[in-house]
Amino acid sequence: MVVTRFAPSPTGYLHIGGLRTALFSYLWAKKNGGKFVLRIEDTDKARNSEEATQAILKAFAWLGLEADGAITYQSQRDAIYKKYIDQLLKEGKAYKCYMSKEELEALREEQIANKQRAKYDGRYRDFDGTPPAGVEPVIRIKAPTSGAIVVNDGVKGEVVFQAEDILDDFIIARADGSPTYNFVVTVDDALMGINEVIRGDDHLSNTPKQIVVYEALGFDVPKFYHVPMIHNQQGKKLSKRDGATDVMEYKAMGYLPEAMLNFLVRLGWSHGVQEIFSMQEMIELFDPKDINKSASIYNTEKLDWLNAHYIKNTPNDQLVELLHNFDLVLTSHDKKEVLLDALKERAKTLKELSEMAKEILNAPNEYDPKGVKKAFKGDAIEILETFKAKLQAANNLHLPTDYHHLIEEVVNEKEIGFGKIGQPLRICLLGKLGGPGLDVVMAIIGKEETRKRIEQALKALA
RNA sequence: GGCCCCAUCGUCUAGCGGUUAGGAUCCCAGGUUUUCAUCCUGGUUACCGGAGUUCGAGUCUCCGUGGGGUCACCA
Repeated sequence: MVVTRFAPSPTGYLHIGGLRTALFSYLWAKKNGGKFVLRIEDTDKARNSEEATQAILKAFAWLGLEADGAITYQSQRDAIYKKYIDQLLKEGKAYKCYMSKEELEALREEQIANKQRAKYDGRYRDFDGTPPAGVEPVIRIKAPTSGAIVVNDGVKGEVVFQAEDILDDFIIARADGSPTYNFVVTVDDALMGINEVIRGDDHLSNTPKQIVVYEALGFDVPKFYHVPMIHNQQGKKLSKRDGATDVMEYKAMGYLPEAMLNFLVRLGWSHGVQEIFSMQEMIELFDPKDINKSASIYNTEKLDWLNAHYIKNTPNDQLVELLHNFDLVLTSHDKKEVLLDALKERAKTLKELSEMAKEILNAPNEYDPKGVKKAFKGDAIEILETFKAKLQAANNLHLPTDYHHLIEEVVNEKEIGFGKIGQPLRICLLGKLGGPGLDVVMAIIGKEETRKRIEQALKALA
C-alpha cells in the first residue's frame, strides 16, 4: 500500500508551495488506494504554535483535503526518538562527542581559512578515554567516509552523492538530548510506514543524510520524489514577501477551492493538453512520473481564468451560500437566479461577483462623467422620458423579456437604434456604461426602482 | 566557494531522433452583444550557446553560460 505524508512545521499559515506538495502526496495516495497522513513537525518550540497547526488544518478543510488517521505530533514522540538513539549508541553506530561549540567553531574557521569544506573531523568517533569535564556531549552518527550514496529519485532520476563531499558524522541529538531534524524525519517516516515521500527539492541534499539514518536503523528506504520549487517573479524561492502565499488569502479574495487545486496541480505537473481537472480526474490521472523537472514561476493569471471557469459552473444556490462571506445575502431575493445567471459569466472572483451585484442592487450615487458625456447626446433625455412614460403605463413586468419588449417599443416608435436608448438608460440605472443586459437589470430591480432611478438621474443630470 | 538540481513562447506546459515545434494563459484583431463581460474565429511570441554522435538532434553525450537549491547542536 502506498503511504504518503505531508509534514509541515507549524510556523505560520499553509503556504502555496506546501499545499502543492501536499496535494501531490494526497493524489498519489488516493490514486493507489493508499493513505495520506499528516505529521506536525513541532519540535522547535520557539517558532511553532498551536494556532499555526490549526491554520493548516483549516486550509486543508477549505480545500477538501483530508488526512487519513490520527495526526502525528513530533513533540509527543521524544521517548521514541530516545529509544532509537540509544539503540544506535549501543550498536556502536553512533557516539558521544564532547567537542564544545567553541571548539567546533574554531575548527570550522580554520577549515574555511584553508579553503576546505567545513566538516566535523571525527575526533570522538573512536574515543574511549576519559571525557572532558563540564561538557554535555552531543550524539553523532557514524556516517560513511567514502563511497557513493545514490538517491533513486522518481522525478530527478538517479542522483549520486559522494560521501566524502557531503557527509560527516552529523549530530543526531543535541547536548540537551533533543534529536535533530534528519534523524526524527527518518524515524517518523519509517515508523509511520511512509514508503513514498513527495516533497520539495530543497530537501534533495538532505536525503543522503536520511539514507544514512535509514541504513543505520535497518529500515527500508522509501521512494523519493523531489518536486521542483515554485519561484517568484525574480526566480527565487517563493517567500512571504512575494504577495499572497497564504492559501487562505485566496479564499478571502474570492477564489474557489476547485480553482486553487486545479491551478496548483498544473504547476509542475501536466497530463497532455488537459487544463481542467476535477478532483476525481486528478486522482485518476495524477502520476509523479509526469512531474516536470524544472522550477516554475508563480504567476496567477491562469488562476483567474480557472476561477472564472469554476464560478460559471457553480450552481446558483451554492453561489448564494458562498457569497455570504462577501457581504452579500441573496437568500430571499426573488430575482437571485436572474442576477446570478447574468453575473457569474463575468466575474473572476466571488468578491467581484459580490461587488457587481451590489452595483445593480443599489441605486448609483454618482454618474461616471465620461459615460454621461458619451450617452447624453442629442435627444437622450426625451427618449428617456418616453421610456419612463411607457414603463409607468405597463403592467405585469416580471421577466427580462417583458422589459425588453418595452425597450423595443421605444426603438420602433422613435426609429432609433438600441444604443440610443440603451446607453443613457445604463447611466440612469447603473451610473456607468457596461454591465449586464438592461432588461436583466430592470427585471432584477423591478418597475418601481427602475422608475425611481430614471427620475433621480434625470434630476441630477438635466 | 563545495556539492546537487535545472534550462522549449512573457507565464504554465506538450514533445520521449524525422512535427509547418502543439495546447493553455496573457496580449492584439475580428465576429456575436444596446454596453461590458462571456463565447467563437484568427494572429504575434520559444527550443541558452558551442562542440560531438547520427543520414537526421529541442530530444543523446560533453563543455560552457545562466538560474536555482543546499551546506546548523532550524525544520
